[in-house]
Amino acid sequence: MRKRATAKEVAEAAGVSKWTVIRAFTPGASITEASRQKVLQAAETLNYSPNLLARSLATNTTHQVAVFVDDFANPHKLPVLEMLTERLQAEGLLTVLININRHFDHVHALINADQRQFDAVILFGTAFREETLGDRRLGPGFPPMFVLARDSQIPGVPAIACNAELALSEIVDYLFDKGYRRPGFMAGARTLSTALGRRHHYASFWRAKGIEGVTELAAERYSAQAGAEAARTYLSTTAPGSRVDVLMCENDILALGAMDVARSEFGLEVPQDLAVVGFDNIELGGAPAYGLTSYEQPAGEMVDAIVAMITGKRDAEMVVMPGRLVPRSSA
Amino acid sequence: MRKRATAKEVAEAAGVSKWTVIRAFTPGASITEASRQKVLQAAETLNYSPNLLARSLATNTTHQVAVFVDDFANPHKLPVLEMLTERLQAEGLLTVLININRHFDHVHALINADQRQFDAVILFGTAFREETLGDRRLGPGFPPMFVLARDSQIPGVPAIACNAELALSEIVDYLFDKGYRRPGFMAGARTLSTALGRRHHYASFWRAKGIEGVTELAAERYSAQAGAEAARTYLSTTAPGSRVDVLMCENDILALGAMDVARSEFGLEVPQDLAVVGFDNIELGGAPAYGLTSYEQPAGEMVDAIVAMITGKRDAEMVVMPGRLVPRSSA
DNA sequence: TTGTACGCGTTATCAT
DNA sequence: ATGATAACGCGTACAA
Repeated sequence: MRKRATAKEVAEAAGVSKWTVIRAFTPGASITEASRQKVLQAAETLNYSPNLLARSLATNTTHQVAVFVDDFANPHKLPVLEMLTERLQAEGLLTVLININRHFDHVHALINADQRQFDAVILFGTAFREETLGDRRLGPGFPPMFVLARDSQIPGVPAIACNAELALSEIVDYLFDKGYRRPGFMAGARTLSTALGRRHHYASFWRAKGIEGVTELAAERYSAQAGAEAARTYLSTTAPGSRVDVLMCENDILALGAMDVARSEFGLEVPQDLAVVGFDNIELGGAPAYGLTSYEQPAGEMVDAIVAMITGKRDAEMVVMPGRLVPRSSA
Repeated sequence: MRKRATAKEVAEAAGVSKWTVIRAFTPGASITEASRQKVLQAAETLNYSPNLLARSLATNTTHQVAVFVDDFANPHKLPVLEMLTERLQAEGLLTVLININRHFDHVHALINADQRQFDAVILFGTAFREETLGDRRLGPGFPPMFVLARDSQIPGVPAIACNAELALSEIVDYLFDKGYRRPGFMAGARTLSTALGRRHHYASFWRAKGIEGVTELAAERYSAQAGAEAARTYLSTTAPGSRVDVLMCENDILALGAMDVARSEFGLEVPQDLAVVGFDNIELGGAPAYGLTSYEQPAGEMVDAIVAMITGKRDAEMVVMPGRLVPRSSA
């Protein structure tokens, strides 16, 4: 394994000082075209390219952004990760994907992010508790943090998310107009106050329509299986006559699981016997096999916004964006 | 933004030299418990932790692994990424997720990976052409590379994959026993010779059963939509009597798209009118709405193997592992 | 066990 | 325009 060539070696080969070599690789540096060519020539033969690690140490900027994820069961994460990595890379930033779990929690990850001098940290839908910031090991001077695709009231940590109030308003309007009157809501495992937004808005908009009492189903996790189990439990303990007529799920993956159970295990027709609504508008929800009515977050704009904030082209502050109701056959 | 404390500052606060501070943070270094405690105390109050960037520069090891991905349409990527990040993190390694696309190709990404001194590069199912390694900017001394979840005959780049020959043998045996005799194969966009393995084995095992000629459908990409289009084109240009009776798709996501079209647009019953088989065994394929017969790769073992190779606990060499046929209702 | 000199490869700043 | 000095923060090798 041959070592990488250094600026010093290129300098010797080109017969100049190593600082001239640096200048040849610095856009807009003052250097004569002659020595510039000499350097590039030497660099070419020596196969030299600047060591980004050393550059980072000297400039205090790594051009690396950490993205925290704690929920890999939701297929919706993938297209967003695709956009995120693409736009970040377009800005010269690389994405460090960090799996937040029992063995590697937020505090652990944040300390690591700080030690590695990441330029920013994105909390991509993770269950982040504000108290975490109180950890005494986490001081100021940490990489700027952003919350993506989830509400957050954490001071100093701006959230870039879909407007939940508007979304639920549109959804409830749509369902009410369709004639549904006995609403149910399936929540995932999240217990954070900031994460209860969808449920809260859902209930309050129904209330505004004169309908009190949203039946709640609780899923253990955010996965199709968890959604299936929650639906199974509910349907098997509730007589057909007293069931909800529309079930809104906190996200699509829960909705698909619920829909499967309703149809295949209880022989229910969707939406006649039970209507189902999801959130995220994942690709498979739109397949004919499901035809899931859902709500699409403006992922592209959200990603653009967060990247603009990271690169300093936009003020870092909370922003909520309108999404889009995607009506299909399930409700 | 307060600056991070350095070892030097901690040294002054603790009344020792900075090298003693280093030792206090170096497992197994020779240092008295007394000064060790003094240092840790001072570090605690100053909120010091070693700068991993500087450490990397000095040790020539970043504890970062690049993972190249060029296909974000396949939901199968997500659970594997979850395992990969988890196991890597357990070994103290972080994952840099790199999106390979038109604007950021393999050569670009490899040069970057080298400049950043990544400890290893994982080609996670990307369409990597051997010629790429011929690029003169890519010399020896590059980070070790591995191919995950795809065959590869590239010298010096070991592949960790599911045994395609065994897999297709099991699949064809199963289909033949079920009575299917007119096999079709839907391939994705891949044109690499190394990627034609599944198709090749599929055809040759059918031939071994005395069945010549596998009908080929070509999808433009690897997505449900592409699978749907390919199926639509085929079904609308082929009379019912001369159609294949079983369609094997290169992966599940293509299969789901094809199945949707067959059922909803052509009114076909699966598997009576057309049987469908996929590959990867993604979660939604197992849902009652599809019941997709598929083949599961031993993702956990594959990830374990590649991580062991990266950490040097195992020789870096090609390894193929047996997977598992998952028979369901679609074939 | 502890302290010293030096190197890692780059950038910033000043002097020529 | 070019060269030189210092600094980034830590690790290794060696001496004390």
